[in-house]
Amino acid sequence: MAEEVKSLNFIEHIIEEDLRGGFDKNNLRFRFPPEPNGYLHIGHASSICLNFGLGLDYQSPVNLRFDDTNPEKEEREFVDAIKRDVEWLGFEWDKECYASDYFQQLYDWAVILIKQGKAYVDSQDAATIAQQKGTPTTPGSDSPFRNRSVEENLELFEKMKNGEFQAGEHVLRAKIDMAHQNMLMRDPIMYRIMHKEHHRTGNDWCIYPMYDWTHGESDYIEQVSHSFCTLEFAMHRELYDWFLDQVYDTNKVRPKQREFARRNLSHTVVSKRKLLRLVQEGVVTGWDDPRMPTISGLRRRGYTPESIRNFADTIGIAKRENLIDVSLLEFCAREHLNKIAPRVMAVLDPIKVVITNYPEGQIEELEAENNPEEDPLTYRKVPFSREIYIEREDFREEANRKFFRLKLGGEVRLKNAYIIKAESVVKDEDGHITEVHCTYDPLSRSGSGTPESTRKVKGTLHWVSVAKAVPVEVRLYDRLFSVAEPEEDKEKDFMDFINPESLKVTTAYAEPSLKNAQPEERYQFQRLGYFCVDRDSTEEKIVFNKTVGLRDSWAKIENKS
RNA sequence: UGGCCUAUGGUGUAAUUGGUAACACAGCUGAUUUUGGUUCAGUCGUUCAAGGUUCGAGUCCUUGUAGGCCAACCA
Repeated sequence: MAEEVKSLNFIEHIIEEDLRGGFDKNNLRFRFPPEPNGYLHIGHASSICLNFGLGLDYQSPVNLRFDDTNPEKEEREFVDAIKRDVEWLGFEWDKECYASDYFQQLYDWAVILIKQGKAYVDSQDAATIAQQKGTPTTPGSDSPFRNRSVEENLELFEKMKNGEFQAGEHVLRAKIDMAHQNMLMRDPIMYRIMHKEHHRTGNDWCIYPMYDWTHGESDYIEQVSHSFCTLEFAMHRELYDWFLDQVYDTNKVRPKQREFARRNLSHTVVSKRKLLRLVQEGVVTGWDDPRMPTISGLRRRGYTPESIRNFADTIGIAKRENLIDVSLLEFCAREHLNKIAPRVMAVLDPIKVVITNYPEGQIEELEAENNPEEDPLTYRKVPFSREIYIEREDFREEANRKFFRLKLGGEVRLKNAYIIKAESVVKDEDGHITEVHCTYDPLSRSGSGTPESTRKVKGTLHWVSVAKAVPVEVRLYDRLFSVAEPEEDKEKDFMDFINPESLKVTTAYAEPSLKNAQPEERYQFQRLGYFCVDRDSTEEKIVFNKTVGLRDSWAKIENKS
């Protein structure tokens, strides 16, 4: 049988081409380079899966490198959260690296550049430097300090390092070309003075290197062969290569930067800055709020690492702009959860059913399948009694033929239990139904083997025993934004599109087997959806987060009419 | 009034590098089902435009068009 040709994305094509061109496979090395200034989100998951996936495919090491060159925004908390998230996704990094580990090497190289006349200290303020940059269509102009002597530059740069200046007094710039058509090449800043404590180097430094100067050199130091980043860095590639040229030793691996389009997800935002606003303005409870598209939020919501990795593989990687529908993410969640989540019964919006011909006070332990997808099936006991709760929307006094659920005079199967028939309703003075009175067929018990037990009735309902039910808190989540592209409208702020109903909290009644459910355990509430135990759960009260609903073809039928 | 990048079903991604445009999601129809779930079967619909090269173009060439990115002492 012919081997199936695996289709490759453009990144893999580049690597294959390099390999064909003679690049040694043993020299392949990748990296995932987050800045520790926020939590990882679903967009990063794509990058993580790309880089670590490449590592797995080519049996190559992948470094986790923190791009920590800006002590103003970066924090230890984020480093820990990022490591936790990458691990949770199931990836193993080769080395844990920090750009800050290279500060001394970077400094030494900068001194060499100064000596070669390729870098100089500029003593103008930020506004002036910005003005001299020119515009995309007009060239910039030289700084009056551009031609300082090597000696003066060396002396000033050392004083900058020694903390003899205030922030903003001087910067170190690469001397390239102020008329370059690529604005990034117009004497980019390499170092700025910042009297800020760094989460790793403390107060050792008061000059910090800029991204462009740091990133490529870090790749080079680590001997990363392929450095993948998002499209907005495409213009930076020229600078990346220029800086590399200054230090490159031809016996070593020369890192190659290539760019891919970041993934956008509908009905949310995927930008650390915007996610930070949601956190800071209290729209959500934190970076790991289950409505957040962060990895920790998705985790708390009940997503599995497998489903996220499968999602990343499914959407692939390319260079064009994109907007991926959340329904695909939800599909990936259901696909995996369907296989692994134990089925249980819980009623979210209860209405009481009294089975009038069932003995008062009697409790029967009925057998229930844990998961029909399991290979050797396993079972648990569920208590049945005269009074049960069913879902309010599962009963109607009258309904048409399409309504398979309980209606007056109609029959329905109680999952794992008996067939019941609705006989009458009890209403309060406002006309609201408070109880449904039914009769049951004692011979129809599920699994009892009687002809009645296998009788076909159109509808099957989930239920819980009133006496044995466990009240639990259920947090029902909906999309955080009510429009597909909250960032698209240029007139309005994305915050204007927040869905006010993204969270509804309710008390539900669950079968008693859930009494000892532990945080992060995932269940399928039958006929409702997938739910995950939240870490807010206590001894007295279990809290469930709704991960995602089941596919609901009944809702579609109803919406049509 | 510049440079760089990108255009393939509603969405996302492929196409053995010039040889039958495919896969997944979404939608729709039906079958099965003690979850209106799952599963299964079927169905809808696509190469930005116009030229050109070629026996043959999503792929190569030309000219357009549309969208994104680029002027932080952020990354």
